[in-house]
Amino acid sequence: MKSYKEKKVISIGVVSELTGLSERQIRYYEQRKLIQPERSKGGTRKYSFLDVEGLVDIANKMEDGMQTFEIRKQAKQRLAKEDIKKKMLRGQLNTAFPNQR
Amino acid sequence: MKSYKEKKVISIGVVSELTGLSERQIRYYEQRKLIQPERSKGGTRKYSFLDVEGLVDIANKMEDGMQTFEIRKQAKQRLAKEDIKKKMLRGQLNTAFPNQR
DNA sequence: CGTGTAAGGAATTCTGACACG
DNA sequence: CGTGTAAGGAATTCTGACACG
Repeated sequence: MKSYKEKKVISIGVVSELTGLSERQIRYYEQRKLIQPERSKGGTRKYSFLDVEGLVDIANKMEDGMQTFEIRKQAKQRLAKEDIKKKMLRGQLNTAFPNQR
Repeated sequence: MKSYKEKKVISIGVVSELTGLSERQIRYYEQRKLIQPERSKGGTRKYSFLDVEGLVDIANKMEDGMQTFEIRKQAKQRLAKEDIKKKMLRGQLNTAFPNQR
């Protein structure tokens, strides 16, 4: 049921204040697939606190001279690894407790 | 350092969606001192998730036929009691562990 | 590549008031 | 008392583009 941290309720102006990034930068990072806010009926972007945290991370990496495509690649790898871990864990559980479910 | 739950970052339109209340109602409850959002430089209201929860509570009480001034009174009493509890606890601690600090 | 900016328009919010009850 | 609504204006956000580098 999605905690508050993941609820997309913050408008770009507030996100800009919270992160210190310009709205231009925030929209650009979205275009580069680094974040994906939701949209209101009218089309205004809505972010979560998790998105805000992600943007701060992104900002730090950009400062370190990393490019957007590298940041995106890194994020994907991280997700892939987590996915593998979950699957391995599931496999081990199935081996230890077969016939479950 | 204020958790996300207490950060005032949500605009009234989103609060309206989250609570099911009309913007009119939300502004009215503010006028009656039941909630106190912050304001952006431009003057737009900003609410926290805690405010949203409070509004849901208020909505329930209104449904039960309670009036705004009663809800406000009730809220004040609750705060006063909590304050007393804290002070009593502090007093007991000071008695048990004098000369501390 | 990443970001600033001016441009025009659309969505969002604000206040004070009238209405009903 | 609590809430809906139309009114006019201001703040906020959106997109596509030009600029620089």
